[in-house]
Amino acid sequence: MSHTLGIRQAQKQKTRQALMDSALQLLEHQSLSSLGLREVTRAVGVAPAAFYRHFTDTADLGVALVEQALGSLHDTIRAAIVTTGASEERIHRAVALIAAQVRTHPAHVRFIARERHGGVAPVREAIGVQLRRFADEVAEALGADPQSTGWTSADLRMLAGVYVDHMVMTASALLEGDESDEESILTTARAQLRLVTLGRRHWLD
Amino acid sequence: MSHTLGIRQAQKQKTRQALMDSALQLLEHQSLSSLGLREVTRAVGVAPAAFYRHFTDTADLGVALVEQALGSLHDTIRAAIVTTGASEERIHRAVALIAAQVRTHPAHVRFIARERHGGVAPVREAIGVQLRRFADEVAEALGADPQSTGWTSADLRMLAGVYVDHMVMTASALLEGDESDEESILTTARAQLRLVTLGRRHWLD
DNA sequence: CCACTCAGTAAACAGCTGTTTGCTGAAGTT
DNA sequence: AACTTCAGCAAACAGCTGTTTACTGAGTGG
Repeated sequence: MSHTLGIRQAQKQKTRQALMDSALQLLEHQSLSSLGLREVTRAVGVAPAAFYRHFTDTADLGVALVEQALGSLHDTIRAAIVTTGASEERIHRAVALIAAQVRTHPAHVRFIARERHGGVAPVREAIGVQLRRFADEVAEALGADPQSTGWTSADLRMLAGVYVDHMVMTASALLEGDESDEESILTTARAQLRLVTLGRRHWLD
Repeated sequence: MSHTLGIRQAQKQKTRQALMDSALQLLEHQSLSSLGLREVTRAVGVAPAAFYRHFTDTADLGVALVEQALGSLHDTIRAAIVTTGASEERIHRAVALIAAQVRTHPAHVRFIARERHGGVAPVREAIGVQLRRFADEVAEALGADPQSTGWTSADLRMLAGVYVDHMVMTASALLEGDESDEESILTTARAQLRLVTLGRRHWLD
């Protein structure tokens, strides 16, 4: 199925990835709307004109970064959804997954949190589309749970939105605080999930 | 107490406010980290060097904008807190207040949502401080409610965090969608608040 | 009235920006 | 072996950036 691509295309993809990696690094201390094309090529070590062989814009680069960053998040979310057991266990596991994602891909997480409401419209929209897709997946998984009998699909979607937003907020809070804050942030996140779980349990009263 | 300030200081404050207003307008389509000092002075119609009479940096301008934007929000929040009545009424009033704030000060709201996780550290921190202050106020008000007897102050703070985050997210969602989405966004926001209210009611079980 | 303060000015500085151009040479094709 | 493709290059373009300088002239207070 996967045809080994030629030396040429392989090199091109390597450069493309290098551009994206350098951009992600530069975005740790600024936002996409101020990221210069020359700045990126300089960091990679290629000529400015080479940029145009891969992207039309820094906004275009940003959209590509969204796919990459949310691709890795997607696996995490799928894992969090499949999880089974008592709600307290599930909460612990979900929060641990978030913490792990922040630890292993901090730049990706920062990028998403920052550009979600950022100044570059196409990137903002790309993130919005993907997060909505995540929420839909979560809603579907929630619907499969026996605890959700009697729920309307709109209410399931509403609940899923709470979970997704909470995930992003918690991840962002972990990035903002230093390591000494981690424990209390995670404790708060778990308490908030517990609160939502309680609300969920009594939704149909 | 309030000495009428001279013509001179009045003019200075007027220019300063003009700089802030123009900046806020320019920030509708970009983020602070890409906002140029010349860009702002050009929009106001003053010389670039005049900028330094008021701010050292665009970051400095940003911090000033935080105070202004969250000042107006502060009144809204105070109003939302004081509200009384059945929880369903309170939810409707709180959501209506958010919608009103977004309608009357869209640029301020957008600025806060955008720069909350933005690329300019001092501004990010200023927003963080103010939102934490809001959350503390909310927590205090919640503590005064008879429904909160038996709650630890940490749990009250946790709940207040949910409310504040939810407010910002809802406001941002209203900005992102067009007017035709408003009704469904508000409906979802109310449902989410209902969910939290239920969780709150059963917290001590 | 006169000395002083100081918000805003105009001009110049080096250094940066995105984009276009024609080129080079390795990789791919026949 | 001859021919085509095309990723990356060096150079040049106009236009922008933040910052400093010495200045002007209206507002202020004794």
